[in-house]
Amino acid sequence: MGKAYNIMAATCPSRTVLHRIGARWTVFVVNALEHGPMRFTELKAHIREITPKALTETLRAMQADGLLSRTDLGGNPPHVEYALTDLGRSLLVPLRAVRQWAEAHVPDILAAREQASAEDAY
Amino acid sequence: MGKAYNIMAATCPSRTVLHRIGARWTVFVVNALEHGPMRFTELKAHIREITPKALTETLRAMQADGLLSRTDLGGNPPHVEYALTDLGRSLLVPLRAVRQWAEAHVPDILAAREQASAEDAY
DNA sequence: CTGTATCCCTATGGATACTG
DNA sequence: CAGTATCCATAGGGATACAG
Repeated sequence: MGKAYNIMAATCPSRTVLHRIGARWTVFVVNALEHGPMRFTELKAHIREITPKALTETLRAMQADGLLSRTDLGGNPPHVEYALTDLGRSLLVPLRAVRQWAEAHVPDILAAREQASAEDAY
Repeated sequence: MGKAYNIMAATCPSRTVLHRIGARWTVFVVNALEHGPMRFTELKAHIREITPKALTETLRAMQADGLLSRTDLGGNPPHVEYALTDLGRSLLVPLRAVRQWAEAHVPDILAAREQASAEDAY
């Protein structure tokens, strides 16, 4: 028995999974929920610059993929909590690494970009 | 001295880095180059379903970010090789983990999606 | 072989306002 | 508080054909 799924196969469903992981805001939501559940407004404040529309769409998609749970605690005003499922927490491991890589290598990337645009000038 | 860069800060340049990492085809190119340099056509064959246009744009962007090198070996027909730089190889670590997560959890995600769409039916 | 050049299209996301 | 509802703009990417 070899590998069941392979990213490099054109029609492999792992591609749709990868596409969801790579979606603009998924990595933000996953990292934001690292330390426990959050409410809609908390997430919005934590992930700055995200619009309610984008946040809603990201949350719905992640919920459909079983990455997070939505708990409506009722009351008025409403109280809804979002939390990572076990599956979502397992995704936290690689995505935290991605986040850390991005934060760690900002200077390298910026330097490379600057040099690339400088070379364009000639 | 605290963390220099933080994904969650609205204007942090790490966001542009993350955006590049999350770009549609970056993860494919990085993983494809894991075991050494490849030529344009090799990459295109390896990453199935990618158009030459998308591949070119991805390669140029990664090159500008210092993630890969492009070596023109001349000749006719032309011979160009793409390889990960040291920086690109460091990105390989987290992105290989992402790839493996995606391939490993296809059944979980597909099951969750099926259940979600089944619930919608009511 | 290694790309460019077009054309087109739709999905993503921003801005804004509003509702239960 | 937790979203919906619109409208809109743009960039990314697909299809196809062609060039050095």
